Amino acid sequence: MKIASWNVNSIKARKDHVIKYLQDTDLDVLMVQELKGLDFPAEDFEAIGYKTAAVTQKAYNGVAIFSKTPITVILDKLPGDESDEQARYIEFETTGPYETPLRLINIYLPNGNPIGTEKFTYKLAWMERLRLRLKELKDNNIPFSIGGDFNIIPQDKDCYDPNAWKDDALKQPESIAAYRSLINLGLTEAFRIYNKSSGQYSFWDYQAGAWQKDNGIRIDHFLLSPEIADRIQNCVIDKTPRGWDRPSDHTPIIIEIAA
DNA sequence: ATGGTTGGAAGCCAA
Repeated sequence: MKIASWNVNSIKARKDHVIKYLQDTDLDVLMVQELKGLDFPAEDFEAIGYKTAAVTQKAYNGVAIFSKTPITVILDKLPGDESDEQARYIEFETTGPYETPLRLINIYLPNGNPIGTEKFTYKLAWMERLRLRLKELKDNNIPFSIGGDFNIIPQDKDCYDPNAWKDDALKQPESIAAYRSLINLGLTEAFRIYNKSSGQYSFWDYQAGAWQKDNGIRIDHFLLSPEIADRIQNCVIDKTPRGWDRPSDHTPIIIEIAA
């Protein structure tokens, strides 16, 4: 079962890319972030054989899921703050090719820049709410995989120049500590099972020729509960779509899970 | 090189 995560930076601007990628890659599930608008063209994806669900807001954020098999939405917002209106979380189940429904979570974790503002405070508070939700799943013995744009650079080797990111919310010690606290629930970062080296990225800025110079960062991740970690078969970052014409600034990360 | 580019919105903000 192939499951991918991809920050598409506007579903309106990237609809054709998403359709092409679903077909080229034969994905069972795709989770996307940054829809950037209220409109979601569900019928265009249904026409190529995918069920969809989307959580949208005007202009910003937004997450959506695509699956070959029916989707049951469990939660369309992160618990813990009723006043939070930002569309950044969808938790769902789908069976894929197997018999048992699989619990999946798709997140667009707050960017948090600039540091020293309420945006950074919101990021850390959102991460603590996320930790409590994942702990709840763990305490209820519900296996899960969570993927998305985490907006976290976990280690120095996950960026081309650590010094260039030292004042950025994506690499602050508090941000990385909050990410570690998620992993310390007993989760496994899928990509690092198979890839130990530096220089593998999932995002390249549009500016200053970052893609051409391979000045990237690795901020899109999958974390697996122990039951799913036992079933993982592979995890890769697929750089191909970043090289397409008018691309997203992110590229997909894919996991494969056995029956 | 404290810039640069993209997208959605509206005549700037977020990334």
